[in-house]
Amino acid sequence: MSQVRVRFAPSPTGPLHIGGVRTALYNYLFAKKNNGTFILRIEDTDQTRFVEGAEKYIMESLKWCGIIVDEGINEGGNYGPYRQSDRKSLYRQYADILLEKGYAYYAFDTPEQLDALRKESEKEHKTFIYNADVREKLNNSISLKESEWKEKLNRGENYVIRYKMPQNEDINFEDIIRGKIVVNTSTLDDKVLFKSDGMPTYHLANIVDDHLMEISHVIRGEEWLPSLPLHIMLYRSFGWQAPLFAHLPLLLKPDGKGKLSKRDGDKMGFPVFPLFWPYGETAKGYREEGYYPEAFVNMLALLGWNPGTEKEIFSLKELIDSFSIERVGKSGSRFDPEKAKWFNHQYLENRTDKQLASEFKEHLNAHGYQVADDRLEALVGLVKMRVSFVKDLWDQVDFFFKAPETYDQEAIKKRWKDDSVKQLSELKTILEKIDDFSSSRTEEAVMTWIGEKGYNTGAVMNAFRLVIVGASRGPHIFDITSWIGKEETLRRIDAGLSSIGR
RNA sequence: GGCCCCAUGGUCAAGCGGUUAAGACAUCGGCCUUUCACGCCGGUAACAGGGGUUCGAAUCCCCUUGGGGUCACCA
Repeated sequence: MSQVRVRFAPSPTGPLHIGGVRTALYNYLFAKKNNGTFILRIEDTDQTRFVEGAEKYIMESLKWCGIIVDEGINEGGNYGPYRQSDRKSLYRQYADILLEKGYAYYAFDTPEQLDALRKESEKEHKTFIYNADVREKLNNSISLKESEWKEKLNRGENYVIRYKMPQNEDINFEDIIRGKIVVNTSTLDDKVLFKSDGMPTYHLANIVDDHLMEISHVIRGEEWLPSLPLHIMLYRSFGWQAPLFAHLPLLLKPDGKGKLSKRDGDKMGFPVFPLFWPYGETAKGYREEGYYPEAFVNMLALLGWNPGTEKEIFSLKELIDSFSIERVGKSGSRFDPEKAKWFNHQYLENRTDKQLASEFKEHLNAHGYQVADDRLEALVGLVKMRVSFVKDLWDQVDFFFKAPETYDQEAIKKRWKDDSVKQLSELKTILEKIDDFSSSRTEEAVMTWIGEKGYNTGAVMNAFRLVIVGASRGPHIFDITSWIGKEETLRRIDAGLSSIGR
């Protein structure tokens, strides 16, 4: 295979949706796997849809994911510029080539006229297509006399350049993921290639740019499949060798039908975007929700691609090593927010206590507490298997920092027995005698005492937990008492005794 | 509606002519235990339907059904 060059070509019309991120990811994985180049090209040929901040958002999103752009607006490269609006001057000449070769023509129909025709067809339950059947009846350089259309041109009348789709011709082409596809040109229309505002449409621009940038593989979403025949025809008309195509299956919404949209995220409470979108109608992002980029990328990679093994946890490096486009599935994948959480949990649990402690530190400070690093490390180690996100850690450790102010009524009802007061009072005297307050030593002493007295272990321990924690929750009780220390433990027993009493 | 794509449990999915049809998430039991979680063990649960091809089809072909995408001077 010659040099692999792939591009991710989003249009900056808003925040990048996770489906787009996945497309970028697959392009990136494919490029790196094949020692190729990953290019970021901004497709902003529609000036009316320009959205401030979108371009930057795209770049930040990729960066957050760990996807490194080889060639692009910021990175430079030998095939620039990498923003289509900066390439504006370059497209017209290619439209002219098609005009000269007779593969394209001028059309003067106004959008209003075309709209009217479409509506008319709709009434008759037919689809209006601008093709060989009707173009003779419309206003263009094919139907009009040469003097007429040249006159229009000279007068400066608005026009577009359309591709002259041949009649009744089978186009055979191949998609890496889907195999052979045949489409008859009669079902296709004369797409606009060049708009009256002097900008090319996507169709022209992407072919010209992919050719000029020597793109070897076009990996994009399935929604582009219907326009692939046109693109193939364009390559042929130019006499250029077309790149190889791979159309990725769509990401579907978790419930119901259709492709994933922003609405689903709002409705079901999960993000549809990698980062928080701060403009206009804001949107949640995975980063701000507390997802690790590694977990996010891992989850996304496995949505539509599978290595064929049982391995599920992949670093970006491992993804690159095992990725292959042939193993991308054909059918759409329904996105599952639960599994996304699970992935994050896996990554969180695999963090070292040291890493986790430093990540949690700011959250702890925000709650108004500070603690030595080694103590915090010990603490997160005790509870990390119980959460999926760093921000959820606080709810697991709050009672380590503050003694209970109230006691869970349910727990009292269930765990506070008639002899709890007596037993906890005794327990207190036992604990007072212990010098080494380590978890194991304390446990040993307490268990010995319970054994000697013949108490019910569960009864004692649950009541003990109730006064220490304030509820029936938390890790191993002696890990807690060891961490908060002897003094605090005794204080909490007293407080519980007098508060719950009886 | 035209055109195109797709079809294995609730979800992600393995399978690429011969399997007791994996595994993961979720769910439900059980074990562990001093609560909860983790962990471990186990259960429920799938080849959309119908025709072919074949000694033999989840796997190949056709039809039906279902789902999705796309039909702009948007990408």
